[in-house]
Amino acid sequence: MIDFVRILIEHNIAPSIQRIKILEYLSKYKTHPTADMIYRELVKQIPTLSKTTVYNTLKTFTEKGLLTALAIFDNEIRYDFNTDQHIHFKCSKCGLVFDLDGSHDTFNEDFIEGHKITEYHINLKGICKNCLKKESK
Amino acid sequence: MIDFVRILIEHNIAPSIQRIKILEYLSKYKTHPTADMIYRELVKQIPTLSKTTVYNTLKTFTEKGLLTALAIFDNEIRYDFNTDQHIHFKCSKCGLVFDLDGSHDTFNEDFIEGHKITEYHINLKGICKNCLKKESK
DNA sequence: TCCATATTTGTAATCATTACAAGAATGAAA
DNA sequence: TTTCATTCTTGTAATGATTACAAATATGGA
Repeated sequence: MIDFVRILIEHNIAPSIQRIKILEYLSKYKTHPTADMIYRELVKQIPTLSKTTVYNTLKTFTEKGLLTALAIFDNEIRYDFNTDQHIHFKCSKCGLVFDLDGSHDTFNEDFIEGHKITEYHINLKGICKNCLKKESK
Repeated sequence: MIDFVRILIEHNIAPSIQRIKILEYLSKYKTHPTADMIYRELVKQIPTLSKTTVYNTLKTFTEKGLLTALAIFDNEIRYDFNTDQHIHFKCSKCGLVFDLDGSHDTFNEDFIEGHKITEYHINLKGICKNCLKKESK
């Protein structure tokens, strides 16, 4: 049982039911959800939940380093609970985002060509295993 | 002098003034512009230009493989005239997108973990050379 | 020239996100 | 415990990018 309250406090975020539930959702379902996906799920548990709260919370979490905002494709922001560096793959058929293994030491540099690097993302696009299987039938 | 008409025809796209100008703009100013940036520039030359035309054209170009749509950050789509593989770096201060050298052979595979890969993007974020210089003053 | 087709245009709709202000909850001080 | 300031949450309205759609225009071939 993960202590979400503790995690919030350690990141200087005051715990609230909304924040705890959003954090719980993100750590449980690593589907790189959008704000809207999170809202649609959690409003079932918290009927008074506002979409603005979801957006505010995700912004706060990201600022405090609890989440990373991914800009993958298709003009939508998805959120990832911070863990190890990994690669994201989005299927252009079903829209699911997969994590792929693989470190990318190549870009483990603080400065490249004089620019200071704070984040690096590797995003692949293609057709996922499952959709390929369906196609071949 | 690049023959834009020829490029369009080779990609099965019927040439029109709008399409030629948009292609010319993209090949000339490699600033990874958004649709809106392209519109604001070209409407000076083609006063009747519609923003919808810009969107339609960019979509057509992308479908025909003439452009790549980049999903970098901040929920905006930017377009890149297809050239060699390169890395994109976006400055979080000034918002400019820079191309960085560097090939990434690691991901030159057609399949990874069973998924078919069609595109791969490496996006870095940070503070650019110029903004660093301004800060230190 | 005429016609079918493709392209462009402008407006309205959509979707994600943000701004804002009011209401509710919280926690510390008296 | 009450009070008060502060922080969170909520709902509505605004914004900004993009898309849908239908009418107007341009194009190339018969």
